[in-house]
Amino acid sequence: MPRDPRTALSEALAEALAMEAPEAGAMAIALERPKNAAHGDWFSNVALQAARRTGRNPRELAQKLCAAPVWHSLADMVEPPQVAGPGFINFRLRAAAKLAVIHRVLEEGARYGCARAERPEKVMVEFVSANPTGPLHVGHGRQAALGDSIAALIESQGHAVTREFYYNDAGAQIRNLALSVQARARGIAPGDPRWPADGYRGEYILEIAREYTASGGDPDDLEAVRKFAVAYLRREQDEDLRAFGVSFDVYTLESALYAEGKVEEVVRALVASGKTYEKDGALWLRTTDYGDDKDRVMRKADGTYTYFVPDVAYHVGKWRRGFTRVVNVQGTDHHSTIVRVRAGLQALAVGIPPGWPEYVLHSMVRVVRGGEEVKISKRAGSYVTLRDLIEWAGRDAVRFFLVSRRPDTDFVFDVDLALARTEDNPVYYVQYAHARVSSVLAQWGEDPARLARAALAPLALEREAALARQLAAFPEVLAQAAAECAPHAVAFYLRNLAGEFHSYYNAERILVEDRGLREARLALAAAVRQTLANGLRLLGVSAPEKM
RNA sequence: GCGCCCGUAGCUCAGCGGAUCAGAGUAUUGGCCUCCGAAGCCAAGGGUCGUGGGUUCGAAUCCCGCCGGGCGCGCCA
Repeated sequence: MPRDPRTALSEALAEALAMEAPEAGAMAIALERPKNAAHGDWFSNVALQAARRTGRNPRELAQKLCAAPVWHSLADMVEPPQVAGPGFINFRLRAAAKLAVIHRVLEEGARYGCARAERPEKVMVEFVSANPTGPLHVGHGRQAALGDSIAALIESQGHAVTREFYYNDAGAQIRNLALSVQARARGIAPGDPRWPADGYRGEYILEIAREYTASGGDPDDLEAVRKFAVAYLRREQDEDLRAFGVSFDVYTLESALYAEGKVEEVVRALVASGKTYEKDGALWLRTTDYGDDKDRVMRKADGTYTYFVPDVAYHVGKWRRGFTRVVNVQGTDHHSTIVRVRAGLQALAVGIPPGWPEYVLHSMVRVVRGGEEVKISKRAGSYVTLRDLIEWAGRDAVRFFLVSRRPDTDFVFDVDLALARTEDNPVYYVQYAHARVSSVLAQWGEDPARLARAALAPLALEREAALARQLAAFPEVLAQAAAECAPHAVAFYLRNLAGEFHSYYNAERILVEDRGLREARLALAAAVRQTLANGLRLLGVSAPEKM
């Protein structure tokens, strides 16, 4: 396998710098890909940075760096570096070095883009974590799409990832659910004076009640009603998630934390830490010592704990299970819990780093239908469910769409657009490129495996070099997206790659007469297809051969 | 009022460890199928990057103020 150009250039630059400007000391060598292909394949601003440190003229220093002897040994990979603008150094790879990525993609196949971590970590991504009090809504869908893709991205970098779902099966909300189902089972409807205060009004409550009585359940047995309702809704949620292509490795129940004494254990440890105090009959934690704007109650006057206590217990458990990196995907409406949970973990002083766990907060999804916003209200029972969305627009479109924007930006999901104009969704654009290549390969009819050894020299077009450049960027895109928990970067990359391919496909014929050129172009197309498929897989989107 | 997040083309959004960062899609307008899939391609118009300062040789990007929007501010979860 040929040497990775980025590493080679970076090392050579460091060597040149040590020789020409030793007074600059050790510094990070930034190598970036210019957006404008006229500026070559890579550029670096080290000369500008080193000049700033040393007070030298940036352009002159850049020229000295370019004249260093180290470039001779890289002459078969890269053309002599050029100085541009105020002191940028531009690199242009030799054609063969640029095209070599095609062989790499075809050899690595489904693994292309993935990395082997130098220090593999045990990582947990916790997401969805919806309490079983109703069907999953659009916001849960965003979280499911984000969490699953983030997990896949981190896996792609060689880490062991656990997808985890945490839910409360015993709190006040669950009691409310049980009371609501019980009321329905007794024939009491919302509006009736006997209807429980704050009861869940959705139609699904009636359905659960019907099934409960149909199965011979006793409406007076509230505990049995609770169990039935929780099991019913959990089953429904799992069904929706399966239809969405999302599955979990571990489910953790809040009730288990109490049952196993983990909550009590954490409370005792926090009291022992000296970070708590009693006031007004309640037990408080000094979260202000960790940046909170006021201290928080741990144990209420009635003796029960506030929600963040089991949350801290849960996270201590995550740490003890050996997860050195934990990513929690949650809605922005939960952002105040971050400081509280971290404060609790720090107070315990068990060696957990201050920034652990990480949080990816996504803003709420606003659903617009008929030009009007559909209010999401669980109690009123009027909201768009994830199931609705999948039925309307299809799993691929919904997953791609929900993951194609930065998590923290507001999201307007126009139901009419998803319903009537699904072809506007960029997922089809990407899938279409995949299907096109598949179709060409099918017409060619020979064994695609031999393309991995095809001679690439016939690829002399600027467009072909540009495509190779895009392919070569894929591993970097994945590495960065994994580090930043930013699946949207993958969606944008795929859009661009598909666009570049469509453009090429329209301008040039792949199945040309000349055998050498034909096979070189097929190899390029096959490498594009492989990369598209790899990217789509990370987003949980299918890569169809026909559409 | 306080805290966190967000203001980039008509619309939906990338870019935000400063430079080679004024971009994509969509919409509008005009072209391209006797030829590997037109769910595609090519071209045009469209933005003082909310606003005012500051740092810098250089700011959409970093800092401060202001304006506008979202979320949170329970002994709820």
